[in-house]
Amino acid sequence: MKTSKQSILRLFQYRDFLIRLKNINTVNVFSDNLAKDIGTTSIQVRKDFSLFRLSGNKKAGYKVSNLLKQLDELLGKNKKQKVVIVGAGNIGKALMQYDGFYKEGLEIAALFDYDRRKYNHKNNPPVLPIEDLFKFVSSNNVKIGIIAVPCKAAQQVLDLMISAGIKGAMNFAPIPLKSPKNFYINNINLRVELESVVYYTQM
Amino acid sequence: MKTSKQSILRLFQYRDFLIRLKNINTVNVFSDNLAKDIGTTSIQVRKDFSLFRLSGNKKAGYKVSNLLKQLDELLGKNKKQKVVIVGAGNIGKALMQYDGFYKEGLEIAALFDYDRRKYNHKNNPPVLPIEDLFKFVSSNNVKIGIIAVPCKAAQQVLDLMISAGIKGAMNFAPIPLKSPKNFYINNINLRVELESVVYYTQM
DNA sequence: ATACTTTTGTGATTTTTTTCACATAAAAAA
DNA sequence: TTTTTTATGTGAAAAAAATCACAAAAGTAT
Ligand SMILES: NC(=O)c1ccc[n+]([C@@H]2O[C@H](COP(=O)([O-])OP(=O)(O)OC[C@H]3O[C@@H](n4cnc5c(N)ncnc54)[C@H](O)[C@@H]3O)[C@@H](O)[C@H]2O)c1
Ligand SMILES: NC(=O)c1ccc[n+]([C@@H]2O[C@H](COP(=O)([O-])OP(=O)(O)OC[C@H]3O[C@@H](n4cnc5c(N)ncnc54)[C@H](O)[C@@H]3O)[C@@H](O)[C@H]2O)c1
Repeated sequence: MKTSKQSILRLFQYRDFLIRLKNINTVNVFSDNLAKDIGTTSIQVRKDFSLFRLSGNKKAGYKVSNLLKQLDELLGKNKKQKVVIVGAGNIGKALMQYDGFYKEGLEIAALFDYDRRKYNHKNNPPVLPIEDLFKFVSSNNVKIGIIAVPCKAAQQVLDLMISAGIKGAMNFAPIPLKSPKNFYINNINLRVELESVVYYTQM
Repeated sequence: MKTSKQSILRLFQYRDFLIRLKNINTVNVFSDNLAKDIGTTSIQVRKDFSLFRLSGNKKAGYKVSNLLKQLDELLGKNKKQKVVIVGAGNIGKALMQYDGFYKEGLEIAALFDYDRRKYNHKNNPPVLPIEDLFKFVSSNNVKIGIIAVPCKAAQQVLDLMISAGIKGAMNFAPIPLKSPKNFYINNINLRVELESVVYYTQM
């Protein structure tokens, strides 16, 4: 494929590093620096760039700000994105309080829960009743959702998101969810990630 | 490769489904059921099993309890694992309160922080001073760690873990960490995961 | 008992991803 | 200026992963 899934993930990582470089006023960077940072090879870096027609200068590497601009364009980082979280529990609240999203144009617009004890209309972002999700999502044109509810509620929450017009979701519930083909879902299974650490540690 | 990385991750997912099946007293399962559940094909399932010499019965599929037993063995799920978390902040506390780990033999033995306001010796698991990590890890024979501290502290925390005898870690800090080759590190970058949802949603 | 159907198991094939090999350009040195 | 050194860029090759194609077994129907 021209645009491989793996490459895209790496492009986001290169971008991260470039932002750090920019913050310390670094002007130039080599494929080798990028490779070291994300833990791959310079060949892989250049191949990724080649795939997306990102080019630098022979012998002189890449201009940080220029490359960053091109990556922003490519990865759609020029427009801000509103995100809603359903489930104001442990994970939902942790994500809500994380400032790293906002910095990257990801605005947690609101959380939703069905437990009235979690409601907090004055908080920023507010924690609202799940009944308000449909209206909120459609009137605020939200396209991205995060599912942070227990397994048994996950499918119904996803269905609600889809009906409200959300187009993609990150799901923390460790259960497979059904969604239409034009909906993108990214399942995060932290337990399996930890279990795999145990596995590879024992090898 | 005989034991592919992708296959291993899927084996953990198959195992999850099998546990759910066992809980509802299902005796038999077909490769197709397993495939549907984790979102792959039956061919992939059988190929994964073939790779690890897991076999079933023609026409009759697999015995849930038998397959589960073999997977437990293969994935090293027969012995419990102690895990320590460094950083008792948003992520650290969310993981601490998650009961899904303990159920799968992953015991959060303790959390560590450098902020004395976080300490809680009486909690289960306790939140202890970072200075106690070395002793705790070596005397409790802990092999797995979770890094849930800010970026700027992540490398020093990892170094401390390694010196204390930890062999593998799950890292939430979105920064590359240096570790020896015999140390396994699984980097979880939730922002990139969310950004990729945005990317694919816009395609 | 025989034919039919369904499902596993795996070698062969295809696709995807990574790595190699080297041409090419530009800066630095001679 | 000419040579040398050091990067990039990309087709070709290799490796890894997924899919195909079909044989073989075992259950069900006739
Ligand atoms: N906490 C962790 O570290 C962790 C780790 C791995 C996976 N997960 C998964 O992430 C998900 C959330 O975990 P958590 O620890 O935050 O759970 P939690 O119990 O702390 O929070 C869940 C929240 O969802 C709300 N909720 C339940 N049903 C709802 C519904 N139908 N509509 C709206 N809100 C509803 C609850 O009121 C609660 O506030 C779970 O599926 C869990 O398996 C969590
Ligand atoms: N919260 C999220 O949703 C989220 C999302 C993506 C990534 N992350 C990453 O996960 C990590 C933790 O995030 P968080 O939101 O839990 O942060 P946090 O600030 O809530 O918690 C960090 C904790 O680490 C402790 N700490 C700091 N330096 C330490 C040190 N040297 N030794 C021991 N303890 C130390 C602090 O006292 C604090 O309790 C960060 O690297 C963050 O970038 C978090």
